[in-house]
Amino acid sequence: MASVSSQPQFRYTQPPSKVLHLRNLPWECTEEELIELGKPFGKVVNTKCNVGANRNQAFIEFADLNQAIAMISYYASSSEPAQVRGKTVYLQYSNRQEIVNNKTTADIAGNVLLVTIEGQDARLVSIDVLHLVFSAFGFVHKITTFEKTAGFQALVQFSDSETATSAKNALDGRIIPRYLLSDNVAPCTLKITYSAHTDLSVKFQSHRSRDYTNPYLPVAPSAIDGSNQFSLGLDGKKLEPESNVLLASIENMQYAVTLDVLHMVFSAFGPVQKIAMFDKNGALQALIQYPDVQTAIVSKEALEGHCIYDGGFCKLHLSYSRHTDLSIKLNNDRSRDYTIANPAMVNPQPPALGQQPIQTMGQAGHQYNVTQYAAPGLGQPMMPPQPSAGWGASAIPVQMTNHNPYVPPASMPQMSHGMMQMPPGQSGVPPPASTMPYFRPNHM
DNA sequence: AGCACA
Repeated sequence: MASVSSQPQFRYTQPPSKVLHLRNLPWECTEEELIELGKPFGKVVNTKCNVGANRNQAFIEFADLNQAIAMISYYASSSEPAQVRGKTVYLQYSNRQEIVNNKTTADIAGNVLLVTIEGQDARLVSIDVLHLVFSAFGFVHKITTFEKTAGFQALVQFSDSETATSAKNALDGRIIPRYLLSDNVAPCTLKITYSAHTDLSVKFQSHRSRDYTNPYLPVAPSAIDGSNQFSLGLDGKKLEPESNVLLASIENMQYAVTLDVLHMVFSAFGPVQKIAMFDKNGALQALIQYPDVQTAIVSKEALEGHCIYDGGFCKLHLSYSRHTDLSIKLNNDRSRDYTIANPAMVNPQPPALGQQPIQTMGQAGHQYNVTQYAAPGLGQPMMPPQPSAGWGASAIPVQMTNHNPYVPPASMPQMSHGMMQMPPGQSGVPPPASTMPYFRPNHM
């Protein structure tokens, strides 16, 4: 008895249904607005908004077929089209007889986001990159990643639904900033809905799940023993055991890279305990020690392949050292132990706590909302004109380029934020960092 | 401006 379903999908006269299909809706049309629209004609028993690839379609389901007919008939002969927020809405009978599954996910705000990473190389996006991206909006408690038919997905847990909502609003439909990914990785778009989860269960720290509230959670055996997907998941990464100590090699060192510059750059991801610099085959290398492996992982993921100065200068290459605790004999301009009190130490402030720089990114996220998110109507998300304009600003110190490499080391740490917001200056000697504005203007 | 999700 299936004659109705053989109707062509697009035609002017769908067979009547108590479900109406609406299109050309304004962005982020709410359920309330749909109810308002349908109320004059009958009882709206269900709605579904944000439907379709552009999320500008919706369904309204009436209690009675005659009510749906009344609405269609009215607007068929009305000189005034149906409108939501002044925008003309086109409606017709749906080819479905009822709205299924409204109000499960997608509409109910929660503290956990379901993130689908779209793009050819979505699977190359590491959990650490996701962590950085979402940390711009608040403390990320946990992340799990998994493969579904929908593709590569992640659940990202925040403290509360407000934080999750701010992240969702700012990031949904946007691409992961290119500077967070390797150069050869194709753009990855984030599609975000609310998850019904409230608290994710993370048993181990691994390549596919992290619990940032518990850094002492055991690391999954699969993430340690070499044959793991940790490396496989990140194509092109070497198999090397993770360590709390990073080995940094600096390529194309046109500017001086001082101990303090390194300290500032690496402190963005957590407290730096020790740094030792040395020459190897004429190139500068440094060992940077964090208190834990997780911090080193995040730092490495974020900094690998990036340049301390704009223009490709002082490119960082990071690997995990076999060291776990550096032996610093004395504090000088090449090596330092930041864990011991030393009046001669340059750094006037103790290193920031692990989450601190990331949490300051809330303001960057907000800024992002205002400026970058202003034109959601464009199907294609826009890249931030400069990485430092986006949420990652504070977390990606290497993007904060062109500070004067010869600035006295003692003045470096306390102005780190200013530096990180500086516009690029590819030519000539950049002005002293201390004159730089706190926020760089967003342009483009 | 043309039909979702599990």
